[in-house]
Amino acid sequence: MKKNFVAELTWRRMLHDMIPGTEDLLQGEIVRGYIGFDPTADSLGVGNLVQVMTLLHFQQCGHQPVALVGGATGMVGDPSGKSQERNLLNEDLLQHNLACQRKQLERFLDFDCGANSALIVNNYDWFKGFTFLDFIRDVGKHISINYMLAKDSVQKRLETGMSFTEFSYQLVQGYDFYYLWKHHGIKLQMGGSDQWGNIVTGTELIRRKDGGEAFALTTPLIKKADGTKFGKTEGGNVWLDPNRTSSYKFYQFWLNASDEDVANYIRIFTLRGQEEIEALEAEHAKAPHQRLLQKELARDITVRVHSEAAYHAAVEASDILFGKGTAAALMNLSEDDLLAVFEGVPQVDVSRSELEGGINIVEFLCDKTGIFSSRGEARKMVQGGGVFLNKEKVDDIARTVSTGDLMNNRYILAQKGKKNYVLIKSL
RNA sequence: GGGGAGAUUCCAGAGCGGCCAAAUGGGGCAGACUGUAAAUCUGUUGUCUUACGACUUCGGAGGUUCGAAUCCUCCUCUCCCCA
Repeated sequence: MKKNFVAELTWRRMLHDMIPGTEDLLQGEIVRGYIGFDPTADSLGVGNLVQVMTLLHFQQCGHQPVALVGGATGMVGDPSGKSQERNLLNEDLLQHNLACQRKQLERFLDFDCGANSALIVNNYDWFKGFTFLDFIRDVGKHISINYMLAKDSVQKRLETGMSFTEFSYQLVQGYDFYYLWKHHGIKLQMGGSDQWGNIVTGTELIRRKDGGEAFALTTPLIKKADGTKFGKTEGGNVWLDPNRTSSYKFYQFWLNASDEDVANYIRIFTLRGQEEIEALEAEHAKAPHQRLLQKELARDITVRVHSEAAYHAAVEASDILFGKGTAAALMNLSEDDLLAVFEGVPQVDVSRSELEGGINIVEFLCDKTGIFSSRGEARKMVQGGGVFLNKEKVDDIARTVSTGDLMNNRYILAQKGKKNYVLIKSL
């Protein structure tokens, strides 16, 4: 046996709870363990990354990770942590999402390393032929309503209401565990702490139905120090897919982690060792404004999830956008560099002829480029000093934008606040 | 099937005939301060207008009224309790 998985998770602050005996099991043999992924989107988000990392550590500790993609459970909808009934996905979309997620998982886990090669399973495979009647006879019979009702995920929804479909979810997921235990020798299910209830329904089913024993281990839900949800930005979810979240934004997401959060993140999302991380923290503490931890974290993850090249491009763009380099530095960029730097920045086209005539700044920001959704908002923002053009503050709402503002005779960099950029291209 | 409560601007939640584009809190956005952090403070948060102001909003459709988010009728939806 290589590293002690439980110990590894513990120092990484990734262990929330586990069924007694889990550690002994893991120390005694190569264990097959699984984590389920919900196919609600065609890409995993950074929130899912915690579970991906858990599987990765699991594998590195010599165990065999299994990723379950929820083709069946995705059709039902997990009520855990949700205050409202979920929308059902149609089947085509589900299939598409599953295929995309599978591809992403393949990037992280090793599917060809002998005894503990990773596996991917889809619960639709064993649910598609399972009739409702068989299900309630073979599965429902073993779990009491009282037991199901006691779950937090159900309790929280009793006031606002939930459908029978969602209520059944825990049984469906519980059966997954049973099936995998029975047919694939899987003894452990892992997941976020919000999954605890669903997971133990599984171990319970295994016990009651076959008198078997299975184990569970959960990771804490990541919360930011300010209490807000992890993995979201103003623009919505942060995805792993570069087409959904550009490398620049992805890099920025991690770079912007607060001091309080970054210590957790670097433990959870990188593979670096304990000593190395502690050394980095000591460095960071000496000069917090250098944000060494954030930079290391952002680099590590961006390189792993995207690529080395994407990382360099993101850093370069960040330096230009946030560095001391002002208007002058921007003007000196060649067209190629400019485009490379702004690859991850939203771009908008504006016709050259309109620029030649000169456009009022408010009209430009709102009607022409859509940076603001209303003129009033654009006007207020300009008056409030929150708008920059080519890194120079604009505070006159009577200002006109014209070809004279173009860099390289083609581009204008508009900026709303400190962090929101839009590159405008004249055509 | 019976009884009750309710649907308000991004959310929560006031308002119960004119003073309501609608209190308050949260969230969002921006400014100051900073380290592209946190905390704090300030501004802003329906649309159009430089502004005065105008216009469209309070589940939906009608109606009463000089005037309705507020009153009446019908409808839709949600929750709770009983069978």
